[in-house]
Amino acid sequence: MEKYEHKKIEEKWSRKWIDERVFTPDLKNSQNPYYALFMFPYPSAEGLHIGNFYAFTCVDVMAKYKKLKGFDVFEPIGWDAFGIHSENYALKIGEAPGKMLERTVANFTKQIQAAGLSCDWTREVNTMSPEYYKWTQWIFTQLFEKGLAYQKEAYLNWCPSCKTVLADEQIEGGECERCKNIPEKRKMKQWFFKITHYADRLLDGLGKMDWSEITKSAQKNWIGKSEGANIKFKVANSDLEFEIFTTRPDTLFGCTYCVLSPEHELVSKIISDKQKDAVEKYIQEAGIKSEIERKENKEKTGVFSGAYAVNPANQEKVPIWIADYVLAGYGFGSIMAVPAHDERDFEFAKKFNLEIREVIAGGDINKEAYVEEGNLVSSGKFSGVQSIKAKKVITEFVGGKLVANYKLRDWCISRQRYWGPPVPVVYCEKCGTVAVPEKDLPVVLPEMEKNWEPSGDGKGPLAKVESFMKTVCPRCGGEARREADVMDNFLDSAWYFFRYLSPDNNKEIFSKDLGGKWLPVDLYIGGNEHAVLHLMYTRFITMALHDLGLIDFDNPFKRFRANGMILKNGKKMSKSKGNVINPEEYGEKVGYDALKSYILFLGPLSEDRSFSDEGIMGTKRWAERIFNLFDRVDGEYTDEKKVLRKLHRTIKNMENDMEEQKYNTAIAKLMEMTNVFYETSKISEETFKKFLILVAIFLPALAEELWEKLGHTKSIFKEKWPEYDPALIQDEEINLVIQVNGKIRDIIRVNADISEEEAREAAIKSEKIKKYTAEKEIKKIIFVKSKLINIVV
RNA sequence: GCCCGGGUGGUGAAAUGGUAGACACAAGGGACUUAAAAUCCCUCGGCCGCAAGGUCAUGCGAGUUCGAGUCUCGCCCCGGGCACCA
Repeated sequence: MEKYEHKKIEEKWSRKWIDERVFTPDLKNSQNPYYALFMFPYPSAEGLHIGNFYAFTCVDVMAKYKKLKGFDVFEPIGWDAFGIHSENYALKIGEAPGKMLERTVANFTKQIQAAGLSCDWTREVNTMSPEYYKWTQWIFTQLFEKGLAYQKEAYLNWCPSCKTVLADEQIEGGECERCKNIPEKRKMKQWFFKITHYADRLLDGLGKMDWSEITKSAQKNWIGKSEGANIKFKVANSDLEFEIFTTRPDTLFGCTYCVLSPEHELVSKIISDKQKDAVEKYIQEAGIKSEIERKENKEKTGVFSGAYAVNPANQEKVPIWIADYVLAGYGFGSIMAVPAHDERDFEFAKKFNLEIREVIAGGDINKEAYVEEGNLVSSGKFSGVQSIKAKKVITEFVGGKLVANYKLRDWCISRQRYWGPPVPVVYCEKCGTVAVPEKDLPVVLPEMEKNWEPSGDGKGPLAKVESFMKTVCPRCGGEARREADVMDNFLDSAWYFFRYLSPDNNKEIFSKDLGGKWLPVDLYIGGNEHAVLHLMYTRFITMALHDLGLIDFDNPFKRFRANGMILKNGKKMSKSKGNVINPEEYGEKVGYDALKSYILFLGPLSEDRSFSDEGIMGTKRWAERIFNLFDRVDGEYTDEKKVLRKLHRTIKNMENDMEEQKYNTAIAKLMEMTNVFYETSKISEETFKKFLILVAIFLPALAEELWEKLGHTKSIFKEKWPEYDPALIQDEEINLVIQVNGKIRDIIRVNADISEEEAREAAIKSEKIKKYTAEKEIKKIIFVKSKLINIVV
């Protein structure tokens, strides 16, 4: 008997598939396109991570299944090579990022090619190549022309370690997403993308999307829509006014004070001379407090401004306070405070001894705020009205406006770093800020051997390259300066799947005819840590491209699934614990076929899974068992009926499981089939061939090898998925469950097509059943065809 | 606090409202072997029982149903998202 040499087999076939372009579709002439996409990796120096490897595999098995099912499958590969992650590592090892990435991309290529995925290696993209980032910059210029890219001054997250501003989405749990340091708030003028313009579409779209619930829920929470009203308050004894947002306009009569955030522009204009010192001191202290301090110490602080506002509902004068529990960035940075019906206002009012006035009946407002809705009291002519109705009529009464507010902020895209696409604008004294026209793109990132590290002075390293900075205005031809910042790495990755279709097209961002055929992407799988980063940015960019008239859809991925995490023996992997799973190591030890099958077999796609070195031997043994079956294959043999039945059932069940991406049970069914083969001494060649096609999804190299040993010269992936014969699936005899009052009392073998009459007769005849029915009245009999019969007594 | 997931043997897990625990790991036993590894075969939720069988069992408590892991309601616990967001 020949030995199963996984390494030899896998090396042979992974090479052959690439060389013979088995998985390179003809994009133009495809009849039946299926676009299978995994999140392209950032080629880290550490090499391929098992988490990436797992997500790739989840996409890859579907790609292989669809290919066998007759689809033209496109499973592209590329490199997310620009960005802080690569740059930080280059800094650490003191090497220029471009040089370093040449090496790491080569290493990733080697690793992924060894894994036997069905990638098309002829259409690689790399975000750091000028041919690619020309179009990243082009997107910027298009958004700029549409008013969706703009500059503004704002308080931003400044990472003191990465020495750049970051988007809100890149702050995770108060830490920099990359380096885990705590960012500071800095007031800076930066470039933004107006993602808030799409807030409603991003939210409403979720309802129709076939994406993992967990991802949709994260996006929904992040967008954070709340419905309420904008209401204007006048400042007493002046012609100043300010606007507030509230979700509870029905409680307007209970407003006993107002609060402005320390950053509010009105603060300096309204403070009284008497309060001036106190207010200025407070603002200074609030400014020093870090985000973390604010979070940890939620004790309310504030100071009276000395000014009063006029409640537009009853014309009462209420004091205006300055307090940092009101955030500058949400709504107008100013609120009406209703301590009787808001927990935060209640706490503040208690501390500073402000009036608490009940305007919704219910609860004991001496103890705590009553935040439910209800019937209005002490609200003038609106007393007695229900909250829900009062919201509308009170808003109208004071000339306010019913509106929705969002937590989502605009996406800050400039980075004071080196390793990214330069923001393609020039500043001209005469013409102002001008986007670089398409014919002048890309704005090439100059090679910097030295001084490319971030300086921390708020300007990108490119500011030091005079030959880059000095340019001419594309509009008037006069002297002009370039922008020194580069763009966020998440912009590079927000559109890469468009580029895969035509990576060499230098006339268009992507070839429209191919886009019409292949987009949107059919299946996308990746980690949910990107729910409000990559995945939301991508939706936004897709919507923007839609509005530019480039595409006719605005959801980039028809189906998205968030894959679970891989744990080692139930624990999170980390380098410090030394329990990192290296795919290459297991490829060597048990083979990639066994490794891939194992991580899929561990459980449902979306759930976390615990990897163990003992467990993986299960799929290794399975592969070996299949390999060893080869000696039982006989061209002359006719299979037993039970083997044929199992085969056809397996085909059918596999189809169901694969469509629903239940990879774990699909593999289990192939294992069952394997076990049935071991109950027979011979297998017909016909049956074994069909079996190999099923197996090829999960154990591709093994299947190819045995396919070749059967005498085939073409790849098994050129074959068609076998069809099952419904007639062969039917059992002749079945187990009929007999219940009495819903409890199983007997199981008998009967003809599969037994009628209700016959079943009833057989059930009553059963000795075991007689025990339970004797001397009892049969009230009812329930019969479920070819399953059970239940006697109710 | 609000919004998503989830809770089933020693372990990872299966189960269109119809035989709970498929498949696999671990464990135990057997065959082969001088021996071991590998391989092949068998057993494997708890309790009572020699067995046949009985009985309990899918986080807890109710309910709907002839029948509930699955549906409904209320609670508990775990994971994730948001959170001084007005």
